[in-house]
Amino acid sequence: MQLGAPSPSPPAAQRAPTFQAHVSADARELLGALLPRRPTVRLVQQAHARLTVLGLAAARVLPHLLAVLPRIPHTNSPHDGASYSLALFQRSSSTSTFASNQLLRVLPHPLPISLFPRLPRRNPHSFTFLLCSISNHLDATGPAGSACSFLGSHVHALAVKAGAGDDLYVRNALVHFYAVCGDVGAMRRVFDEPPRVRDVVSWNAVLAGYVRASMVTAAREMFDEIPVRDEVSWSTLVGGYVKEGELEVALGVFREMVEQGLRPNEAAVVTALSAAAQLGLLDHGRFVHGVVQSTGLSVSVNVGAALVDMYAKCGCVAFAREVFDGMKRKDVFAWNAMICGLAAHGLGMDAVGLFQLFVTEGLCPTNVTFVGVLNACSRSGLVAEGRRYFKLMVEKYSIQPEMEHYGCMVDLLGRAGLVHEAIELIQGMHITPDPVLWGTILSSCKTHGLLDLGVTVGCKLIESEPAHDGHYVLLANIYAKAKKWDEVRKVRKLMSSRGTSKSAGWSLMEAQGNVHKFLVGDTDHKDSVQIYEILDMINKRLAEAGYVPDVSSVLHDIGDEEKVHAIKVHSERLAIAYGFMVVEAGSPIRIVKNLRVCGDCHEFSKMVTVIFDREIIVRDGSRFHHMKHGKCSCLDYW
DNA sequence: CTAGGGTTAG
Repeated sequence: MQLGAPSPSPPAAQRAPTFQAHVSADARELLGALLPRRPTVRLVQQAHARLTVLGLAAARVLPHLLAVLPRIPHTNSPHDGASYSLALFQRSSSTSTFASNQLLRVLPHPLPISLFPRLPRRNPHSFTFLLCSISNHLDATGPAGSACSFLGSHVHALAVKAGAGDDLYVRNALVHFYAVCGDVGAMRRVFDEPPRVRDVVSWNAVLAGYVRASMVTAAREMFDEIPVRDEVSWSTLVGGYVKEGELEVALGVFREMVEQGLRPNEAAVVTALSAAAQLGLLDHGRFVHGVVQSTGLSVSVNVGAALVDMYAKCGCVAFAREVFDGMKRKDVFAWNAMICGLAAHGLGMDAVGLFQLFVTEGLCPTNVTFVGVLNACSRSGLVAEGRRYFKLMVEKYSIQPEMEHYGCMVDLLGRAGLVHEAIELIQGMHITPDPVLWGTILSSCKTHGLLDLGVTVGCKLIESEPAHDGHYVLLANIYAKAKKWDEVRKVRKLMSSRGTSKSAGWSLMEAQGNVHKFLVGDTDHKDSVQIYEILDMINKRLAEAGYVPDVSSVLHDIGDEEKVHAIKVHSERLAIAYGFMVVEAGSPIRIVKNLRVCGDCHEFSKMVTVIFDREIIVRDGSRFHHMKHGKCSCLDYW
């Protein structure tokens, strides 16, 4: 279509409905050609003026103008799409159902609700848009928008009264609405009510409702009943399993989807990548990446960010960087994933540098960005920078610090020996401090040998969380550092008398397409005998090189000999021994742990990297340890 | 001429 040249007017005799449809189509096409994908109000105004010059009737142009407006970024200013469309609508005094429906679609909550009663004409579309507006708001505000759930059921009643209750789209919007409310009963009633007007969207909406309600088993049952499933059905199920932490199952469903010849959509890929990232299993992540490449799915912003996150969390920070640098467009998710990834790998300077680049690109950081930056500072001992960024976050970006931000700062200050400043920070918090923060203080008391303070904090912590074994261990270590052996014994006794719970530690390894899980002293593995033989061999070689086990982190009331034994079969060492069996020399042994590395295992692993010239990469509960030539990327800070 | 379901970071 050539712009600027009005289409020739047909003779008057032909001005039947066909002509009106023709003009209408022209208005839409012209607008499409005149406007970019993300127009501004100003551009829409200019386009409007041109259409008027071309002689198109306002009543014909208006609906299409309104339809364009959702694409304008929402800014809350009087120049954003919603305000402009309302002004347009009021000025035109239009009564067309189409135009007012577009308005219901465009306007932000709660304007559609207040507009609705004044609409002279409604059709099923009107109810659909209104319900959609309510659901969106409810979804965005959570339980705080509970007034909306009342409104929604009111709209439900109105729709039924208006005879729109059997309309497929209205039904689906209602199913979605009740799903967002968390009212699975009402959701099912709408879904099951005769006449059963259903399509795959209805099924998917119910599926998503069960997922929201954390009823993934019910979701699975529904999934199995769907007559014809589409990509959304699959991706919703994958997402459901990820949400419930059933990550292996989620990846299994994704795999099944691919095996059935379906082309996974973006949502399926992103959630599957998230599952692989959370598991930390590189082979699984690579599989999903491979599916992206082989199906020709474009690496969009979302997929790119998810890939960056996956590679970083699976220990391949260099790959993550490669994907990141190759992304044409990067959103804040991508930047956050990269900054946090660098921080987790102990590359604090790179993370801070990347943050600076992020700011110079004119992007706005989020609370998560600052978690990454502060973490980076704390891991690299950048005290002045950490303080500066904490201040910047509050003062320039008006982001209220959350527990994680305080956690980073307390860690940063405590590690630098500024324990009293860290305590002042905790005492000045506007939210109730998590005991973890005091645990961090306790840990820095140990590092800096602060006996009195350590005892005060340690006793309080033990009092408030008597079942937490870490507190006893730290307190006993603090006494031990001051050579107060009587007190050490008392703490040990207290601990064993209470039988404190300790979550079982495990270590994972990927090999030949399988995942191998080890527990402490585990003999369940099919190659168990060989694993222990190798471990013996490793221990012998380490002992020859002068390695002496440090049992100070084992605090059970048992003899030293037993302690050495307990340490020798920590899950991590079993995994390393197995790594000797299955990982070819020259490739790193990759291990994923649920807990943090114990001090002695850390030393042990580092020595292994020297004596056997192997690389070991451990992802523990909070960071990565890249060990090579006897050095660790964590700089022994952990 | 309009509409409904799924999506990622600490």
